[in-house]
Amino acid sequence: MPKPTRTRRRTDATVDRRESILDAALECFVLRGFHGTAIPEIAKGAGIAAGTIYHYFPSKEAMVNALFRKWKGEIAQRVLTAFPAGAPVRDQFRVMWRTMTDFALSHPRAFAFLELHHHQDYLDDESRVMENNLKDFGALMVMRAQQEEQVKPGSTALLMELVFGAFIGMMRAHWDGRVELNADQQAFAEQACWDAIALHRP
Amino acid sequence: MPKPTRTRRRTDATVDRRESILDAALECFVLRGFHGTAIPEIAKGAGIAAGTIYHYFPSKEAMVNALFRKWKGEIAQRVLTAFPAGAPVRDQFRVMWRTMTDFALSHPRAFAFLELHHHQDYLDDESRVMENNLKDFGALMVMRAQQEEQVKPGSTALLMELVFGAFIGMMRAHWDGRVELNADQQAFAEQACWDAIALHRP
Amino acid sequence: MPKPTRTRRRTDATVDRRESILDAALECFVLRGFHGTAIPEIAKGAGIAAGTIYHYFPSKEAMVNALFRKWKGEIAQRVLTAFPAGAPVRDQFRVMWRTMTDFALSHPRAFAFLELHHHQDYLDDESRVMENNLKDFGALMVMRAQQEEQVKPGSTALLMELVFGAFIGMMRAHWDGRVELNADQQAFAEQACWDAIALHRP
Amino acid sequence: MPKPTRTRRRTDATVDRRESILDAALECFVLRGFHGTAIPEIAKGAGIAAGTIYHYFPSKEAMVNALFRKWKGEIAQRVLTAFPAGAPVRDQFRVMWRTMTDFALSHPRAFAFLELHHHQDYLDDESRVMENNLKDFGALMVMRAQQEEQVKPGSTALLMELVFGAFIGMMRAHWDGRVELNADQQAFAEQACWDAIALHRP
DNA sequence: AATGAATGAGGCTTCATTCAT
DNA sequence: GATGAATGAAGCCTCATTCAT
Repeated sequence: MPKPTRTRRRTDATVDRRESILDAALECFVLRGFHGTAIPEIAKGAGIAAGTIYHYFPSKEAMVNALFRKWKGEIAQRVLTAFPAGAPVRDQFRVMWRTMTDFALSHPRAFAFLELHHHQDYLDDESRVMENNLKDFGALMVMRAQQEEQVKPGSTALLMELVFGAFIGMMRAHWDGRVELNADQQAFAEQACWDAIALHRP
Repeated sequence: MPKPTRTRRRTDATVDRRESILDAALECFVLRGFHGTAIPEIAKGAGIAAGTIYHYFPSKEAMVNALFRKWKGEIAQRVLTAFPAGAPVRDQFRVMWRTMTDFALSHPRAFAFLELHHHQDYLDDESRVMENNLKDFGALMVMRAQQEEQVKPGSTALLMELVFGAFIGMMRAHWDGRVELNADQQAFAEQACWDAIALHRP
Repeated sequence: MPKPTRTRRRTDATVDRRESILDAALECFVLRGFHGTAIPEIAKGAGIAAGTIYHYFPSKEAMVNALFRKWKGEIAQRVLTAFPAGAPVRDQFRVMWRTMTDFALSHPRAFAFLELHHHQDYLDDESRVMENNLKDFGALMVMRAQQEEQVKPGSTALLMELVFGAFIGMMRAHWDGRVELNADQQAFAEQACWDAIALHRP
Repeated sequence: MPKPTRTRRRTDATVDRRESILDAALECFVLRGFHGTAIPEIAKGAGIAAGTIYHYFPSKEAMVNALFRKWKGEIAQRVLTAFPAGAPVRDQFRVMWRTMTDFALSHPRAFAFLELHHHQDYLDDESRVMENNLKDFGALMVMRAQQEEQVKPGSTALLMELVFGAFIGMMRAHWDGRVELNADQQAFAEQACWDAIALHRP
């Protein structure tokens, strides 16, 4: 039984088309960046006329922001949903790492778009807010781990950024074909990053 | 014996102007990216006419490649020069980390341009080769450290990319104002990254 | 015997909708001109979908011509209906002036559209013919007045155009807020225009 | 001996080209209006590439405003220069009328552009100010004539607008081929308009 | 060598019109 | 009839590049 989709103006066909535009845009933006991508390229990728894009987005900037928010929201939601609230910190870290890895491997272009490109130029305020949601969550986890004395005392933000950076570096190397990422490698990397922040006591 | 500089003599004035163009370009590219920057903007930044740029670079693409190589070469040379060949691995790591930090802090725009932007689109083959010089060097160091059993056994490339990624993440957070980077913080981050790859024995 | 209205019957609803389209178009054309007005704007003003307009008019040009003819016909009909055929010329002039003033004041947008805009671009032949109906009638009146030696001998057309132009100038100044138009002012202007053409004898 | 033209950046060639653009634009705007004219049409008329226009005007709107001010200023200057300050009012009126007629006949397109089109849409504030300069001057003349009891008492603005409107009506009829304008006709029309506002005493 | 006006292709966006629903 | 999504030509404007001075 199909659920009575949405308000009205967004029929299934409308949503599908909108998504296909976002997909095509993602493909282009990852390859050539926002400024390097022409609207007709995206339209061709989505199999529609250039003008049609403007039925779904008022401008190229609005489109890139919608794309950014779509995927930034998606990844944040996955991490938050998967997070094992009551589990030991070490497990929380592992789950979070795995969730992000799973996402990045199953949506490589989305991840590349989100994390490998500089967006300062065209993101609006709402998007900028989302930018930091995930990091804020990660910082919270690190901070609690510090309180439990399982993670080094010191700048929470710095530790979190190191781990996040390492994760992105790993993924970038993967896309570029410089490192494989089988299950062992993933676990190995995860452990290394934990070691980076873990409090090592005698 | 230094070879007699290229096909044609380059006067000091010529070199200076060329550099001022590259500086202006750097400024623009960091802010708006390659595709988002117009040649006249760069010319204005350099205090010259737009047409003059074409006396120094045959095209916008050639210019961005020259810029990329200039700074990628600069950072590589610094790291190589500073590298303490005979010192213990732990010291080598520290020196390398510090050298890169010093560079990134004293040339923030150059570092941002090199590491925070996606260049796939316009880099030529020669630039692409340079892209990996530093990482190759880092990988070599890690490999030797593995042989000395001071760094975890496993994928050398992966370990190196994690450290590099963490470094970039730290720097990005610094530019964005999310973390401070005083001497203590720098040392703290360096130690954390060493812990990530170090072989912890009982 | 009136012919049985065109090829197809027009229901009241059809006529109403057609009128509401013309009203909305009038509003837009006065503000931004024909070329400056988009069909969807008119549709929105009429509270219908853009495509619907094409059930009533085959094209934007056809619509603007219909609009022009509607109002040009309306004003002509009023003047002709009100015209006191047997009255003295001075009275005829006064009635005609008043009729036009009444129309212009009660349908300001229609008058502005008709007389304050340049239509050369898009009017078809049929509309162009109507353009001059009123002036021809005015010219006829002036000519008879000349025959009665109450109006200066000389170019009938020129006298008529002067009066018409003065009338339009007065109205334009009124729309623009530069002159008030109470009953006294209207009478004052009418007298001035009569003086312009009247034959003043010693 | 050529005078040392202008500041610098406006060389003779530059000025000429700018003028040729304005001339071409005038031609187009008179025929099809501002919104009905495409930049490439103007460029073709001026014999240059479309992009070149943007070296002389930052936008189409800026261009139409420059055009408006150029001609509005020209006509105002002519009228003011020709005005016989100490002469009898009747002569002042005649001179002003003739000056405007001469201008309108020798620059028909400029006059048509200025007075036969609706500009509300795209004129900026500075242009709007110029719009009324000439009328203000005319109103002043009328007011003094009223003080001398040679022109009817009553709304100065209204009288002036009637005359101005009559003048425009005459010119429009001339362009449209409905009235000739030889010297006799011009004098005839001028006298008629004077009669419109003159105070007729027994 | 330096300039900056000129070019014209190409970018983003609008819009009259069509057509499947 | 009514709708409004879709189209694609065309509009305004930008910009890498050239070239006469």
